[in-house]
Amino acid sequence: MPVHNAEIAHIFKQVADLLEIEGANQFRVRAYRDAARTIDTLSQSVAEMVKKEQNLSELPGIGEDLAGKIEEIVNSGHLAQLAELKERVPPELAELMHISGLGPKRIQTLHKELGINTRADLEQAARQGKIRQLHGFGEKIEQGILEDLEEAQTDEKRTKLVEAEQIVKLLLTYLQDSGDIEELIVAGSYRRRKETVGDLDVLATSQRGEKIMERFVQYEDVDDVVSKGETRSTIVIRSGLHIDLRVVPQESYGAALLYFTGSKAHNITLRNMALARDLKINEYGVFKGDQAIAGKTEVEIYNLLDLPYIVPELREDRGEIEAAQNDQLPELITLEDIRGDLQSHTKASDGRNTLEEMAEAARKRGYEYLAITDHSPHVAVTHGLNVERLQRQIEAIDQLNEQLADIVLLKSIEVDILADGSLDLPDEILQELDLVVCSIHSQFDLSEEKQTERVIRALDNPYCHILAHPTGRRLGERQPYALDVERVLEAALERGCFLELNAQPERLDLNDVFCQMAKEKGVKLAISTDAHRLAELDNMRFGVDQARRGWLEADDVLNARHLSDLKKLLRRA
DNA sequence: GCCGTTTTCGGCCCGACTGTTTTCAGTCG
Repeated sequence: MPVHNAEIAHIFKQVADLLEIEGANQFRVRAYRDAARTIDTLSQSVAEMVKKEQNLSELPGIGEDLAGKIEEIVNSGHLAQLAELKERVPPELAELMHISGLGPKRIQTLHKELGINTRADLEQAARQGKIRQLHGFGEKIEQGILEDLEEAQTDEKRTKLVEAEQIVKLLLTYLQDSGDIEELIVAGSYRRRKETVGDLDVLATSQRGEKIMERFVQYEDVDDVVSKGETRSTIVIRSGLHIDLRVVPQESYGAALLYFTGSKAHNITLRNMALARDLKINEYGVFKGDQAIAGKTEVEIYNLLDLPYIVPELREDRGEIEAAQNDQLPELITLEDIRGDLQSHTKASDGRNTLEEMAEAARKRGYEYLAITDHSPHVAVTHGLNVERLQRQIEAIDQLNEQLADIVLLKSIEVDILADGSLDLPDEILQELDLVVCSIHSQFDLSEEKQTERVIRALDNPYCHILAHPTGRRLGERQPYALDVERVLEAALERGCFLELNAQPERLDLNDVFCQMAKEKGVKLAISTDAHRLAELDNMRFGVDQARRGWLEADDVLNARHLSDLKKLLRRA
């Protein structure tokens, strides 16, 4: 069983946490964190690299030592160093790092002075008023610890992009109404179009920062004001989302936008490039000595570093800076490139609308084609189509297509992959269709080996074209099932099949890293909305955002093709 | 622990805010 990148990264993260609490050199700690991040976001399997005896130390942030440790993990499944660390530092202490106000130094003090190892220990000490007596602590920190513990923030809660958009819309209107704002934009992971956001970073330019801040903290949705200053304030709104507002002067807009858009790793790389040129970048501009030489726009800052502009979606330090240096940035797909939608449902199964309504809605969006992919019978709650009903739908679509102008409905199905990997409908009916989309809706808990075999067996079916929502995840609700996506991609490539990037904002499945992996392996993806009602056809934009984060170009996307080209690709050899 | 357009040793992004102090350490992003 191969060791996954995520497992290796997790081990390094634990090492970093425990080393930090132990008081190790902070740069050594950072090295483990950087390595974890590199591995986490790598679009190829590290275990595979070890197997092929590739040189791991060529990966950024990984030197001889960490390369050796990676090999140890790949070969043995664990890291001796971590076990030793856990002997010295109670591993539960690492969990305390998530409590606001507590970092490695204070946790170390709590451990040494009060023998605190767990959240329970911490709560008891705080209730007894022991923490406020420690040097460097006080009443406020003790109070904050208790409040944090009560909120039971075990896992940081992230907000789906689609939900963040609604919050942003209201807040920006409110702030804009103050009338003293020039530029106003949400930066951070929101601007990078990440599938979920941890917080919101709002950036404004204004001559009257204090007044804006005053209005900000008085927003009606405020639950708590965490901090308030002249240039930066933080609030928590009732949903629990943290929102930062930063106000900078107009001449610093580009520098601040770059800085607050991140990612942190992207920025650090840029700053280091600047240092090598004797320049300093901060959120106020680019400086040569004390002299500001740029900062009004992001473009001029990139250009100063001899780079072309890099779009926010790519700013993850996953190779975009190197690509920019070599003039090899991808020409990312846009919503305008999309010519059709390859998964949608009608009243025939669990959708809300008729064939005619769906066709008209797709035509209005300028599409050439729309695949009607109602469910197969296995998912009983969806009222899935059996052979007979599917046959009738095929006839209905044929008739409708004769009347329709400017849009073609594709005769399709979203057929269930059964537990043994066979499909829920016989080949005789599948071969009548233009497109067969297959997917898993049951038995999520199989072992990785079995789940992977199951999926590959489904792809073996000569009528299968697209594997829909390949990992089954639902953001914030359901983890992806165990699946070796790399093997599935390789199997799809061999068989002339494709994978879906499901554009539903709570799925966005495949994720960005797997999209990039698919591209590198040469597997094309379908970006599909899986619409169950007319308005959901508009979710396409979330899929495109995610695709852009995965470096996809129009050529990598099935439904960026004209119908005639699409049909050629759907002919399996 | 990593890394090299001043370096194979000596650096490692940088500023704002808070709380605890009384000039600053720790945390955060």
